[in-house]
Amino acid sequence: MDTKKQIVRLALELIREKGFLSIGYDDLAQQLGITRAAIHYHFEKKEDLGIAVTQMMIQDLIDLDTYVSSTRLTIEEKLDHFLIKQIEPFSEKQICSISSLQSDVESLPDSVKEKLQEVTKLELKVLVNIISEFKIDDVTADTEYIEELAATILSAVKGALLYRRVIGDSSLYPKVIKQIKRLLL
Amino acid sequence: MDTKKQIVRLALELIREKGFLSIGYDDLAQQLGITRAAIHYHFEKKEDLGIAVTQMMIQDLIDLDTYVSSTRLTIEEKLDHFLIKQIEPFSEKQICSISSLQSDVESLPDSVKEKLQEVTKLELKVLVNIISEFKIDDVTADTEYIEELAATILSAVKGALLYRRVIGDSSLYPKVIKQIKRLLL
DNA sequence: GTCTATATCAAGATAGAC
DNA sequence: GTCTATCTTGATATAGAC
Repeated sequence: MDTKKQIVRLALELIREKGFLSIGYDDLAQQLGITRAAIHYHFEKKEDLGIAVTQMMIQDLIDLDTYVSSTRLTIEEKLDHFLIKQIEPFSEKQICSISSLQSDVESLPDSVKEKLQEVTKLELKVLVNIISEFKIDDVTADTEYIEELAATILSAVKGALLYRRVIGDSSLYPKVIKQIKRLLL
Repeated sequence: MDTKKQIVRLALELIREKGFLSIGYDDLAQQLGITRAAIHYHFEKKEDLGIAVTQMMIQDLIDLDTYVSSTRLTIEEKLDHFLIKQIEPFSEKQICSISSLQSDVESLPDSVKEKLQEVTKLELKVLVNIISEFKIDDVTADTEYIEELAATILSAVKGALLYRRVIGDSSLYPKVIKQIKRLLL
């Protein structure tokens, strides 16, 4: 199997739990059953790993966008795919990988910071694409308004994952989703 | 002046920008014009500093709760005090200190983690107190619903600060506030 | 209560063998 | 492509003088 890709996938997983700054080459090495030096062979500097991770995030978002655009899902199903299906596989200890990186942004190498901005804008765009269908023949559905709505929904979702983890209440996330959906009526 | 308190205040400030794990005794020492060893005199371990910081957060929340409870503000003014007045003084590089700690929670010493849970629950309670007045004579205003609403609002607000910082758009926060207030109608 | 100096430790990074 | 061994750095932490 492709070790390089495995490393990036694992890093992404650990970022959800501990954050990019807190994961060490040792964590990756141990879980993959190789040594630190092997990780360094694939990613000389941690910055290189950061770039690879954010690049994978971008690809994942492109795939997601393609999926919700191409499939015959109802608008509600698309939204649920974005807000629920994606999040469900996370453990209670995990938050969104994007917000995890966002929290560390001030200590990230510039190259990674720039990629993170790209990721952030792309994710917003994907959600905008989904929401756009909601009010397609409603006068209030101007672009500006939709973008505002998307930003609010994303903010709430990401924040909810942070809260869920700290207070350990798994019922919190669905409750926030329920509330946030009221904004789409 | 009370050096010990100065250290905690500065730490709180730096946590908003860089996060607890990323601030070093050196950052604190330099900005206060003393040496690392002096910081260690007041807080032998970083864990001790973490406890002091979270304790200050608790006190700040108690003060906030007292303020909004005792003053003759309208309900809208109380909410704005919570959602806007408090946040306004932050620079664009800063997020909420509570969510900053929440992001690092899995790498925090247990003692700090516990205090952070306390802080988190207390903040929710303060907002619940404010919102409770909103629908005081509305049938839908049961406790459960209010708590759900408070969690959603807090999540959105905290998430919005993360987004604002990364994409550097200062207009994002007020937009999210505007949207979130629709939930209170 | 603050200083200088130093010990300790964890993590990123590199060199060279296999 | 992965290993062992080592170097380097940055940060926490401690000892002892002032």
